[in-house]
Amino acid sequence: MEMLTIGKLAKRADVNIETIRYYERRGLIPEPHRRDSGYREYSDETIKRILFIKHAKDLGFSLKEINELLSLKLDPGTSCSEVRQKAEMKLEDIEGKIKNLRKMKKALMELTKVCSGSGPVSECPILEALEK
Amino acid sequence: MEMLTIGKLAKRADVNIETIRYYERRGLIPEPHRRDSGYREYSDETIKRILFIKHAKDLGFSLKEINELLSLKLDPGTSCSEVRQKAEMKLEDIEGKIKNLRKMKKALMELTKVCSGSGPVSECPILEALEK
DNA sequence: CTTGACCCTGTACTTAGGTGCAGGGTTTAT
DNA sequence: ATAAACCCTGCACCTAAGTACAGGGTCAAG
Repeated sequence: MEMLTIGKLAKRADVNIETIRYYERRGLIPEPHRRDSGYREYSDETIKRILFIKHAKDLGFSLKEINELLSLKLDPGTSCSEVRQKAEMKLEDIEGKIKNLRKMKKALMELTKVCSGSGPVSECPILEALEK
Repeated sequence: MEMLTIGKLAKRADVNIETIRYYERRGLIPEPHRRDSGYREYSDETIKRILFIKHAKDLGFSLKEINELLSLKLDPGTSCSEVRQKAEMKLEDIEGKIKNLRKMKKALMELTKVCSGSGPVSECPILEALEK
């Protein structure tokens, strides 16, 4: 198995080099083996790890949560239901955000509805509504 | 019209004192009159201004955007349609966020669906899916 | 007239997720 | 052999929207 320098890894996983070092500091990526020169050396495993992080991020997980997910993943004592529970919690989280955004949307739509779009700002019903 | 100290204003508008000074630094609140001692003195107008900011924040506007909204509000040359346009832009912004969250939700639901919830993590389909 | 509550400025810190750079050392290609 | 490209550490910086002091001055009540 050929080893990757951090630059190669960054290209393969499509992330910034600094981001890899940042993930290492955050404990999301294990400390890699080092050459005598101090250069980091990675195996292909690390690409998967970074993809895991990216995908989890896309699903709305924070790096902190991803860390927890990785701990579950690496602990053989973990049951799959624990992972499932995390996913369900995130689902609720996302639903809460959607609900909140829908409330904003509704309020904004009501405001734009009462605004004719003509007339001076001094009589703008949107601005008036925001003040009281 | 009685004048308010910053502490009174903070209570009336239900914000932190530091937040008021922060808004002043950001230009969201005009620099108030000062007593000889240097103490800030506010009129009731400022309560309305802070409420405006809070309400706009609740609708999803950033402080930067609120600043723009306030500029429109204070410029007599502004037409109401410009305000309306800002509201519509924010509406699109919010809709985009909702759409994105719904995508996450869908992906998460699909993942939890394939997970029986039993079995070891080593065979967890959720974790597996995140890796590839 | 003193004590506690209030206010001032200026600065640093917070969360999240990075990015950028200075000042070095190492590898690789020519 | 040398230049370009790469890597190292450690630190500072970024956005957003504040919060938290420290070290001082002021105000109001008893």
